[in-house]
Amino acid sequence: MEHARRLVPGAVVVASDHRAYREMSERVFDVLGVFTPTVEPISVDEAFVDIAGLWRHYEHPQAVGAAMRDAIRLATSLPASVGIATSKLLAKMASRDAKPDGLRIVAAGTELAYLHPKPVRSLWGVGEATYARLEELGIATVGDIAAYPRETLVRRLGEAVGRTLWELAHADDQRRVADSAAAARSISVEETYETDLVDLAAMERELLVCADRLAGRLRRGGVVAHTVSLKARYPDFTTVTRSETRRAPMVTSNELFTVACRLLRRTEAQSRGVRLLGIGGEGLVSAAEPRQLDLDGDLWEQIDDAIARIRDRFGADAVGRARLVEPGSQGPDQGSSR
DNA sequence: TCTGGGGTCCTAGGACCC
DNA sequence: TCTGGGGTCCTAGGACCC
Repeated sequence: MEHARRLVPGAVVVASDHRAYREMSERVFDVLGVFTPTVEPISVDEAFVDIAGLWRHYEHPQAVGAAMRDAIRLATSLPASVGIATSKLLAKMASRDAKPDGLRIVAAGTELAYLHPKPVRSLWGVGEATYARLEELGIATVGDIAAYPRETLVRRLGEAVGRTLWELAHADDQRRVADSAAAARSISVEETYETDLVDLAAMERELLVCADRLAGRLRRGGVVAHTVSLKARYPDFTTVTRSETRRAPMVTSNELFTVACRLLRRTEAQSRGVRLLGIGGEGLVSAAEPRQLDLDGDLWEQIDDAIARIRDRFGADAVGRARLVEPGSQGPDQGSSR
C-alpha cells in the first residue's frame, strides 16, 4: 500500500472488512446447504458441491447451477460463478472459466477434449516453480503432460507432484466432495512491520502481541497445540522457521510467548533484524481431550479466559498487557497503534 | 517489481527404536 | 558386539493455493 500510495497520491483507499466478508460467506454457504448437505468449503468464497443427488429435481445440471446462482444473488446481491463437471479438478477449472459471473459445464465424455489444449499453468497444483520445470521439459499444455512418460515425469518432478499431475492430465481425479471443511491442522498469525525491528526488546513485544492473538484463535477454535513454530523474515526477505514440539500441548498466551522467545534466540534475528514475525500452532488436538495441567498453566488459562470474555463484552482494546504500553503514555489507547 | 496473511502438503535428513 | 533394514517422529524449508 505504501508503494501504491506513492504512485497514486490521490487514490481512495478502502479498508478491508473481514467481518463483513465472513458474514456474506456464511449466507452463501447457507444457500448452498439448502440444495444439498454435501458442501465442502475451499475458502471463504469457494466451495465444492456434490449435485449428483439432485438429478430428480432438475432437468439438467445447467438448471442446478443457474438456480444456485439465482439463490445466491437473491440472498446476498453477489454475483457467483459456477463450474460443473465430473470431477473436482474439472469443476474447479470450469468455474475459473465462468468468472466473473457465469456458468460453465464440462459435459461427461468431453473431459479430455476440454483439458488437453489448456496451458499447464491452469492445472491446480502447477505454480511458478513447477511451471518453470515443465517449460524446461518442453511441456506447454495439459495434453503434453498426458503424452509424457509417467515415470520420467515422476523422476523430474518428484513422486507426489509427478504422479498427481500425470493423473490429472488424464482426467483421473477420484477425489470425493467432503460434506464439511477438514479440521484445521495448524493456526498461525504473523505481521510484517513497516520498519524492520532491530532490537530484541521490540521483537519480544511483537511476539507477545502475536502470542495473544494466537492464544485467542486457538481458544475460539477449541484446540491446543503440540508444536509451536516461529517464523522470522530478515530484511533481505529470506525467511526461516523454528519449531518446538512438546508432549504436553500448549494453549496459553504465556506458554506460546515463552516458547516463541526461546525459538527467536535460535535464529539470526538479533544480528540481522526482522521485517516479519509470526507464531503458529501445529499438531492441534481438541482442547476437550484430557490433559495434564500444571498449576501455573491452569492459572494462565484462567487469565486468558477472563481476558477473552472482557474483550467479547467490551471490545478488543478493553484490556491489554502492561508490557505493551509505550513508556510514558497513559494507557493502552494512547500507547498502542493497533 | 521488492513482495500480506493464512493455510496445506511434500521432501529430506537426523534421531531413535526394534 | 556389530550391521542392516525398516518404521516413526521431529525439524526446516519449499511449493502451492486463496
